[in-house]
Amino acid sequence: MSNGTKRDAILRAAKELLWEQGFSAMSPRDVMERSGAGQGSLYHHFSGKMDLACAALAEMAAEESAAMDRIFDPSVKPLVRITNYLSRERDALRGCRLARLVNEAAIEQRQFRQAVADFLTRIEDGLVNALREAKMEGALDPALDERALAAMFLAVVEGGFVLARAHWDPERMRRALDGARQVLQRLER
Amino acid sequence: MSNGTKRDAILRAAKELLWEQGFSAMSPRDVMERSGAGQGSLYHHFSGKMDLACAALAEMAAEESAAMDRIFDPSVKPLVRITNYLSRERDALRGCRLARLVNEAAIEQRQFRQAVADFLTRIEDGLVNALREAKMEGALDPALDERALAAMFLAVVEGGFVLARAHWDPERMRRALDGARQVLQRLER
DNA sequence: GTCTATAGAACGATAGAC
DNA sequence: GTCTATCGTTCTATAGAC
Repeated sequence: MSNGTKRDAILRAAKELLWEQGFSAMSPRDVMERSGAGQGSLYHHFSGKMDLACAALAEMAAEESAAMDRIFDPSVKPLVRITNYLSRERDALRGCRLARLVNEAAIEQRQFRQAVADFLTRIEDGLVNALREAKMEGALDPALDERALAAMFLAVVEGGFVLARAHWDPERMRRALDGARQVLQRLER
Repeated sequence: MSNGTKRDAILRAAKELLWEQGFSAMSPRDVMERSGAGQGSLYHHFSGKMDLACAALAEMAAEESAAMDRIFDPSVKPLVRITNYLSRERDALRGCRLARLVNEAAIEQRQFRQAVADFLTRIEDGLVNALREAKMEGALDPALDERALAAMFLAVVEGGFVLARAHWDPERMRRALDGARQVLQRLER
């Protein structure tokens, strides 16, 4: 588990390519060219394409999860956290760095989807906690199901990426998020 | 533009494979094997893989749009249409038949995304109309932005597919839809 | 319109020198 | 730990017979 420079370069390239092209479209050759590493380095550090992708995904999830933890900072008022999550700056056309991979055939393998699922769970937890706190503060009707609402807000964001890419227009995502923000405002009391 | 039986078989196979595997993972060989057609038939009827996929996508969009038109039947009460859309039976793990393709590199080409975008627009229109009618009937606050709300409901469904596949658990989609139904109930008056 | 044969490139992975 | 050379397979597409 040494930290050779080639290994890092390979991982960096793989992370970029997974976001840009997805898993099945990313070839080990692409990774080699972008990283400047040879065939030997790649297969020395990783057992194959799948192993490399899983390592890259784990790093991506760690990076994105850290960003989410900043958004769901408990010192921020709970419903403001949710607004901040919905309003986070995003490059809608690039798609969600992790969830963009859910339609790959590889997602059926647990090791491949692990990082994606963990990342989404982190967000969902942040949303659930915020909704619960809002209830306790009396800002939200206690009869609301915070688990369902959290899943809904997360789905709006992930679905927003889908709409933007389908129309190749970032405005489509913004519109869906507008809807979610309006809903949040109505639920608040 | 004759309707040879081979052409139909090729299209049928392509529609299945696009749903099961996506575009880049679907090879002309796969289509030939599943349809029982030879190389010659495929390239006689279609100029290549992209042309075949676009024809298949157009048929898929037409089929799914017809199903949407039944759900958004104007004789049904407007907000019930939306509930019916949210509650439609879906195989969450298979993903959205059309929108599952948005993360393919090919989506950047207009001809490829056309059918996907048209299908989503049809749904969004159905939602917008239902929300407008609900406003006119006094069932919904006129201050609400029906375009934003429609985009949100559509995004919840498409995002629900993403969550289900990421966790490989259909329950994840159901939960997001539960949230949307709760929200709809609260907005109603 | 449909078939088989084949092309040339890219695929993921391995071998073995250094 | 890194390199180059190479393997066998599959890819998308074309050629040409029938």
